[in-house]
Amino acid sequence: MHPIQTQLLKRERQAFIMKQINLHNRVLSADLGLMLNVSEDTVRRDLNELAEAGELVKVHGGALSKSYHYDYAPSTTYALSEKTVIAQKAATLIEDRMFVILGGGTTVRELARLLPLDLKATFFTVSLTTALQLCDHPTIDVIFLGGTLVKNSQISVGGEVISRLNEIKADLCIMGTNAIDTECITDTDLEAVQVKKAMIKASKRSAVVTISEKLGSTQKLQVCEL
Amino acid sequence: MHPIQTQLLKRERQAFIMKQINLHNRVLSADLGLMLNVSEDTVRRDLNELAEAGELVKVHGGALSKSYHYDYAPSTTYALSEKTVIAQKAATLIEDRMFVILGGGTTVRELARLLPLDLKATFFTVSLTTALQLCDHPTIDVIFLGGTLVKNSQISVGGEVISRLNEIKADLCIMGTNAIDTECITDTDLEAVQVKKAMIKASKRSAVVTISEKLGSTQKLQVCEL
DNA sequence: AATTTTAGTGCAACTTTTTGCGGATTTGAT
DNA sequence: ATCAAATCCGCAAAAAGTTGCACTAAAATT
Repeated sequence: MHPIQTQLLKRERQAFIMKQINLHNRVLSADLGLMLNVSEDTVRRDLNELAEAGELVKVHGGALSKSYHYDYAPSTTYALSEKTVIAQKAATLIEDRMFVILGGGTTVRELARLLPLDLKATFFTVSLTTALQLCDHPTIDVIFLGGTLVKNSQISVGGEVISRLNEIKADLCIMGTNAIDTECITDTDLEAVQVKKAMIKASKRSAVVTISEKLGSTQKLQVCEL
Repeated sequence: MHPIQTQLLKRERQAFIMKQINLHNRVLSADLGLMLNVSEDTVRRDLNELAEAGELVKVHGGALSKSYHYDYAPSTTYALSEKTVIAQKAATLIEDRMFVILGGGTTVRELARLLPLDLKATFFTVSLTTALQLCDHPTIDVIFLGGTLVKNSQISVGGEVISRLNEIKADLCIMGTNAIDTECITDTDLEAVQVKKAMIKASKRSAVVTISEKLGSTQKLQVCEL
């Protein structure tokens, strides 16, 4: 990587940084200092300004492209505030060094968003959107259980997932649901049901998070143990 | 650059400044002072007037051309049009009933977006974002190769992915890259490199999609030779 | 023609911005 | 827990900018 010889104006420098970001999705402060022929402090100040302006994401050691993160419109989620309350409640079930299996759905994604930033745990999931949300967390480990993807729910199903789940022994399993009853949990997709069964079987404890509308009754929030 | 001896009128001076701006996209107040044989104060006053008139953009130390693209706020992906062209080109490689392995990155995501709606093929991928994009397609089958997720790039890596890839025999593999060279493809993340190698090995043919700006740039790790 | 007006310029003192450096502090990986 | 790298925090120096003012010369007015 060749250094730039001429002394650049601040704006030019920042434009150069943005170009590198867009090109490579990530930059290192040290590299930029060399390329631009300025001190790392100056680079860091530039990165901070650009981060403040929302042009990139600053991380330890450099910066990342912002557009590289897939944006899954979180603003229009239905009944978000209620789901937030439920998710916070459910989040208290998770403790450090736990192995946790997460399902799909907006409530679980909200849960993933609200995890304590210092939590150290390992998460398994079959949901693409949940996995993406978990990727934003700094300290947890995320493992995706691959398989055939169901398009509208964006979760992986099939024998492969099931057999992977059979090899796992997790402390906790948290999933959403489309419908719940006093007797049992129901769902529409047979494949998805089988995955859920395997998820429950693979965990010591399981919890279902759902908003009151989905209940036959009218409890404000329910985290019902099975 | 020779200083101009005769004393110029304000209009002429500003015209000269604009000529320099259009020629070099940038000027320094100090340089202009020398070239025009006036004080920097005068130059600054000229620049302020021109900036006020919207002819250029004044910055600390000088001025930049208005057309200079420091307005990095691409709500859309960087160099999207070029990526679209490339993605369309690459899409022609895919035929019905093929088994295709896709990598991550914005160019590949664009490719996934542009797949013909009547295409019937099976796609494997390790990228969460690519997978999500593929889920929008009505007729294709999507299989996610699960594993440990790398948070920054949102792809799965690790032994599990590799061994899954070893069981696959695909017709085609399409991936993006952070840097490419006349000799080889390079990357920054060792785990990601190993996955890429396995992807190539699992396919009869492989293609790398990248925008021209990345040609000639080099990163630290080598993925493969060309 | 003489005088007033006005715009333009340079100078000097003062302010702001930018930058690099030393050291304390935090972070991340082992 | 430990250690090196990365970051943060002042600080001071250099560079750039700002403001007020005096001076000039052309333009406008009397």
